[in-house]
Amino acid sequence: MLCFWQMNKPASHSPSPDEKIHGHGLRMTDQRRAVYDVLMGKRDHPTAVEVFTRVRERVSSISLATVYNCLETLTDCGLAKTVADERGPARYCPNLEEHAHFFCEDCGGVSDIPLRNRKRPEDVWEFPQNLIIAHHEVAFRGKCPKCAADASAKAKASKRN
Amino acid sequence: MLCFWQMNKPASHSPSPDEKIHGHGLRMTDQRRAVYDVLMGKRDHPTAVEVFTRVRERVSSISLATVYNCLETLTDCGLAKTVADERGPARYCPNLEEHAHFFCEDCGGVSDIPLRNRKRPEDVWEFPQNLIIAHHEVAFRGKCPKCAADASAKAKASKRN
DNA sequence: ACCTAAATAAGAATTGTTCTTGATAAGGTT
DNA sequence: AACCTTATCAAGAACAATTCTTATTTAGGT
Repeated sequence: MLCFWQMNKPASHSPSPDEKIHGHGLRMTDQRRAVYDVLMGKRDHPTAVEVFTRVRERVSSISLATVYNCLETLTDCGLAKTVADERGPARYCPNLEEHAHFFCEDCGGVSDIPLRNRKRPEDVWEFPQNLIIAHHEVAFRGKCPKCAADASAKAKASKRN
Repeated sequence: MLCFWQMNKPASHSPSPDEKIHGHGLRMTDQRRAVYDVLMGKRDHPTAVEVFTRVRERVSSISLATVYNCLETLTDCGLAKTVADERGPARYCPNLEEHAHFFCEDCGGVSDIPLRNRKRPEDVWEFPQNLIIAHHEVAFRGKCPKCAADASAKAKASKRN
């Protein structure tokens, strides 16, 4: 049952995590909230195991399987995205804006790459007729600025010898 | 040692599979050739296990581990690409042109999506300075034309009842 | 034909993730 | 507040894809 103040809320209000989860007929639990807070707190791209070790500091009894379940629930409810890093462990990301990911092949770091002024896939790729596109993922690999600098410094140093 | 006719080949000639493999200091073996032929023969996007079953018809003694090794060698030598399908088994693709992949969520089919008139990532994505991009991968998910048609036919049928 | 290094087959081991089971907790109903 | 129903959880087993290990085979150069 909805309270009066909830029923009268404007439709435009952006739903809270609790509301998004309730909207899928699920409950917001301590574990789910802790996993969500961990994702939002340090916006790197942690693996399930990394989330597990961070969450355990708050909810010490949580199990890894529950972390996997919570992460799945959060992504199903549109509160996080999964980031596939080739065959390595999946990573999780609370950035809901459209963006690509950059994977540094040297340090393993992952960063978000924003989309340039609203380009659409159709502008770039040649699709056959009648294809229905539900999602898309873009991944770049190479050296992050720091590792690129390290590598070129190293190259110079070895040239001097 | 190179024969006379090989030494005199023009530098512009596009290297054969054998040459590409030799260029990496490796040997072309029966197994590697069979794996390569299987990839070229039916240009879908087979998993390692699918390649294995197809190759066994020619080289019946080959092992799955060898198929994995051959596929790795071929991709290292630029004769094939690996196609990551989320957390499912990796797939392999002999199309060396720049292209994206479309994964049908209904039938599991994979198809190549060609690039529209030479767009570059920088035109679409906003990169930080000094990033070195070595590769990139683009994946789309949704319904392929056939599954989209099936789904809409089904929807109409259920409406009639 | 021989020597050396590369490549292979077979299966064990590893990694990341999912499944199973019984216990626990949350929300709604009386 | 006690109860009931269902969702959620913890723990560890199971699983799937891939990689590693070891001994054997093979290829190419001398």
